[in-house]
Amino acid sequence: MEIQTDAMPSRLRNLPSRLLNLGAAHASRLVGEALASADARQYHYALLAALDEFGAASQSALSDRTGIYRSDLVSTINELTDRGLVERTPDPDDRRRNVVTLTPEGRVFLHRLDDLIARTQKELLAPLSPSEREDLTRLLARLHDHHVEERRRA
Amino acid sequence: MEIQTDAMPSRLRNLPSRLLNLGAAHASRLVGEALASADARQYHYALLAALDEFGAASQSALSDRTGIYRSDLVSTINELTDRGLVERTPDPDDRRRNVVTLTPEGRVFLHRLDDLIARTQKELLAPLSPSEREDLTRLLARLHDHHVEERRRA
DNA sequence: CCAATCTCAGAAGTACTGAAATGG
DNA sequence: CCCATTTCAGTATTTCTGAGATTG
Repeated sequence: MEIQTDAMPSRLRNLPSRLLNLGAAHASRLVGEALASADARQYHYALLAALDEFGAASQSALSDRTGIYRSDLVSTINELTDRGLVERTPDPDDRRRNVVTLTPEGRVFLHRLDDLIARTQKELLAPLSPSEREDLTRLLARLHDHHVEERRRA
Repeated sequence: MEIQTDAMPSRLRNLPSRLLNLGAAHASRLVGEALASADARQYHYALLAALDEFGAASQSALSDRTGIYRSDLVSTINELTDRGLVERTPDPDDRRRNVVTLTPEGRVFLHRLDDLIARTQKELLAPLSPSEREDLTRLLARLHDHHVEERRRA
């Protein structure tokens, strides 16, 4: 996926959509490698973070909160239960549902991942000055907020 | 892949890596849909643009210029030749190579794609003021340039 | 009878690897 | 004999679809 940058079509060079893709690819690689050093994936982090912040939840709710598809949540949760980081138990109030719970070990593991993630954000933004980092984050958040707002109205 | 934004882990909300991914996903979707309206993919555009700017080239050179893997270029070029947009002929100077050439129809088609792409960039950046658009583009380019520079030294 | 939840099997697109065939 | 180029077959990962089974 790496382009020989000194010989690429100039109409692509400063295309915002392309720059976004390059930045995202770089960021994903940094985050992915950091998490891999703890044998974790980004969806593991998203799931553990959702459980930590909102508490135990059904798989359906976890799908909404993490963006992980319902069908893919099954194996994600399997992997985390195998490592003792979450527990899946039937919901007594609605027996169609499972309740997924963060274990104490899962919470410790999550904090370790938080540290790894924080370090990658620093590394990612290292080339920018503090005010530029704020600018970039703010502009990206603005873009996304507008996009969400548009879709909410639709 | 869409997260219910009002109920997501707050530690993820303003994570630069996540904002980059969201922006890139949105941009890719816009560009992908625009190109799909002309029955084209992003790698078709990249290949046609590379041929337009640098002229006829071997598949190996095109792989370097577009980032498309050598093995995947085969089917990409097949699709474009089937539509009469490029031609693949053996290189008389080095018979291991093919020379891929943009046809007049391919050039016309490319200009149509250029228009579609230009419109998506406007749409993508619509929520920002002109100076903010410049800021964002410049910051993203700075990030990427530093990344390339780092890898060049390694 | 309809809707929601979980699960599984698998499709589709993308990124990538390895090796064979041809030629320099 | 070694290297470069094209091609093919196949792997790996992610995103997403559809349907079955269970329960409300």
